[in-house]
Amino acid sequence: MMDSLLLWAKLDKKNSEIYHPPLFHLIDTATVTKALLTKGLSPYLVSRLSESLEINHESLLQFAPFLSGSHDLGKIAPDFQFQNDQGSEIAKKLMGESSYSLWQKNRERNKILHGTITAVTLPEYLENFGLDSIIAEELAVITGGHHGIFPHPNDIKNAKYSKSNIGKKHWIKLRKETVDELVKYTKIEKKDFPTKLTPASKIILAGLITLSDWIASNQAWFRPCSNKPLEEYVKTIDEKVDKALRESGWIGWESHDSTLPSKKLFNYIKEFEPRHLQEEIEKKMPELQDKPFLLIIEGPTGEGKTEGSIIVAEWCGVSGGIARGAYFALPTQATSNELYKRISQYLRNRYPLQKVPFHLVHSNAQLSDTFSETIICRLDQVYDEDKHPPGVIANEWFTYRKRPLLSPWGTGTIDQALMGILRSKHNFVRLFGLAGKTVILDEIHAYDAYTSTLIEWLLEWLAALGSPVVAMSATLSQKQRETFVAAYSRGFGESAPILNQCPYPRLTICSPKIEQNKVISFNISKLNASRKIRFEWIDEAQIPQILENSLKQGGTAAILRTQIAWAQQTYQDLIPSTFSKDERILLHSRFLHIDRKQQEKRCLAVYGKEVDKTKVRPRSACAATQIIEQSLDLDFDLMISDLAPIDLLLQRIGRIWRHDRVRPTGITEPLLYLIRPKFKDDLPDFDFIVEKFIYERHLLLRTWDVLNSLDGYLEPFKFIDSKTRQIDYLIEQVYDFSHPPLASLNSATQDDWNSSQAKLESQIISEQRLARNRNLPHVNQQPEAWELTHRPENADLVTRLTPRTVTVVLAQETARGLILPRSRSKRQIHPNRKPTKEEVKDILDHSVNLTKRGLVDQLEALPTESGWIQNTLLRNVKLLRLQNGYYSEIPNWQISLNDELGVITTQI
DNA sequence: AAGAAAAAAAAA
Ligand SMILES: [Fe+3]
Ligand SMILES: [Fe+3]
Repeated sequence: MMDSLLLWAKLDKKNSEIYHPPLFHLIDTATVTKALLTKGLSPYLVSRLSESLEINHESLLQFAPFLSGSHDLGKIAPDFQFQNDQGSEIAKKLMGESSYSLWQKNRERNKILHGTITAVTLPEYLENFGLDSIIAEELAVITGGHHGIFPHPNDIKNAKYSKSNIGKKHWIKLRKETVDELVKYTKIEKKDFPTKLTPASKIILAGLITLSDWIASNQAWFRPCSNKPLEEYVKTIDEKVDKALRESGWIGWESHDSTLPSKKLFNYIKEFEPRHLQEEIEKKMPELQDKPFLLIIEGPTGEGKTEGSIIVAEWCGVSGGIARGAYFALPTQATSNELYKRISQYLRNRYPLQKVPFHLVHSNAQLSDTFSETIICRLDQVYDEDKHPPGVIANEWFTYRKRPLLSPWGTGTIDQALMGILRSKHNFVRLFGLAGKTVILDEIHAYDAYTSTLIEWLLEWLAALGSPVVAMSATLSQKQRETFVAAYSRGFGESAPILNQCPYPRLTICSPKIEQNKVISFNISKLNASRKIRFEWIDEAQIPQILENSLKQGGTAAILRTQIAWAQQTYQDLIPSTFSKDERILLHSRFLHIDRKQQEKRCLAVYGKEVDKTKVRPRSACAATQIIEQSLDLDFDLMISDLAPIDLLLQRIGRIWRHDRVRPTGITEPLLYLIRPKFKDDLPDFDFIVEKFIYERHLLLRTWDVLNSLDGYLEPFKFIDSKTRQIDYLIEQVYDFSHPPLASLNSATQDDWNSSQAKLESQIISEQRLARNRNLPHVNQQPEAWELTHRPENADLVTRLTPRTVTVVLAQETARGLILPRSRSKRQIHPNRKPTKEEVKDILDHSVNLTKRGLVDQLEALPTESGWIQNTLLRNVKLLRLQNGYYSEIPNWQISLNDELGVITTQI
């Protein structure tokens, strides 16, 4: 038997005598890679990979498994073999006690990671095949990075000097023996190696290698196997690999050969009629479907954008097409959960006889009931797999943190994708997961400069990786549109196309097929197109009176306030004789999670589209923060709002007279009362807090300016000249800073305008710079692998810039113990015990995010409950024990729970 | 001194 089989790569968890030799693990991994290439991954992705490596398909089937197999070559080194007692005992039997003590004596104290040792030792063998040393070293770094971070040139240089850590003579012989066997097993030859590497191919190779390693490291599929000759071991390897890929969900689901007309595709939707948008997409797809492209859809809600994006995924995703599956990336967890249900419905209907791997991808996915029900194929009950009926499934294998993006179908937060563009650990696995998949990004207008920069880079890399992208938005400024198109073009190596002017709502197409690049308009529903809202400026003090007068005969109103405290005040100011408790609702984010869900439910019951449309609704007023302009489909007869940047106002007015229904007689047209800003001297004073923490002064000034130029009506879809709708005019006037103010300014107001603009511009630049320090380089900079994960020591790899917040759970101390106040079971909680999943849900239902700076600092310093430390969902949550409804453990602060107003934090 | 909404954080 070969000597190297007496070393270990994996130890058995139960039996210290049994271990898995390095060569076997390398062969497992190589075989998994080969199976993924032939059966698991999309053929288009595989063919793009061989094209970009400039080798043919057969060569790729030798080369990739070989490179993948060699990933743990660095385990054949004293630093790895002697790292713990159990391992040392095994290795000493072969290497001898003296080898161990020599290592102890001479080694550098800093342990060299085995991935780095791979990067140091592999190139020599690659060069023996005649490879250029630069390529050989880069390939070794790619495979040596399988633990998430590519070895840095400095690490490699240092490691080369630490000969005792890496091992000399005998160790070198063992490594050579192992590589030789791997060469024999994979049958690789000189001609199979690539002579060039593109940036995208580095990511795909690295992702593929790590994925193969993860699968091959699972001891349920690859039992540690010592004392077996190689010939014996490889006999059953193909079977094992096949079982692993089947049970992990990598093989099994097959896409259709062709797509269907949308009427058939969506026949599960009652009375589905294709919208014009969808027809336009269907018309375009035959010409677009064979090359990755970017499609930007700008249009109001309710025009079928989601189904439109499914049509794109369908066309790109037919078997043999450019994509396999799709990822729907949304701004929030709540919208992801909602969409998960909708896409499930589509997939079930489309693949009634198959199990379709489909995952919900965000940090709290496990808490969603709809999702949990679909999780099957737990590794401990694998034999039940065949009994599971067809439908949408989520294999447990995919549920671990970095894996779900690999699943063919997924919905989740955009952040999950953005972590791939940050130089974070295993970012290449995330990008590999998105490669060759249709990626749908929703509400791309809704992010600040920092996150938008990350999105821009994501588009660039998705183009390089060959993923078609649908980007959806209510409104984009011309500049944003051009930025995104330019980014995607860069990714496939072209300069940005010049886009024709075209009025909203529109489709923008960006494809390497130049003749396809254009912007086209589409038609929208009458209800949307004829939207005409009168607006009037009022003072804050008029609110109660206006509501009193307008809702005499019933009807509904929303009052949107910028701050929570203002919303609470407005709510309390509602005249009790007019608005009984049932007739007023308060909604903001500082409620316990469960209470907020309850409030949202109430809103849907009172203002939702299921409410009888033939009658005037009973009187009801809803005081809310901007939370309400998000996903809830609500309709109000009347709206009052604080001033907010124009895009948010446009979003809000979408909630006025949204549905087709009977209106109160006193309200004859859709109406928006805007609360006039206060003035100090000649200058608007939008409030200190608002300007410091919430909205940019310059955007408010521009919004105020442009609204004053209107004749009292917001008509987003009205043409103000032959090519421009009002909505484009409004957005450009506010977001294109080259437009001068419309009103004539005096020197004070002009100064204010200029200085607020300068401040905003410099903030945008600094956010962009921050993002650039943390994300991948440009594709055309041809980064080396280490540059993809190397970042400044203290770089905070976040997907959104946001002030720190802390999540707290409020529980009540009672004679019967600690009780969660809203829990139906009213059972005691024991924070020193590990909670069950149901308990975790119950606990998080009682959580709320607090933001006040002084409070956050002190709450964060509180210890975590002992039973929660190991729970990823509760680890960062603080438990506050209320005494008689109050928590006053933090000096000068009091936290309490008010049934009507929410969680109250007061500084004493 | 003042605070909207939104996300995330475990693999071999
Ligand atoms: Fe490893
Ligand atoms: Fe490994």
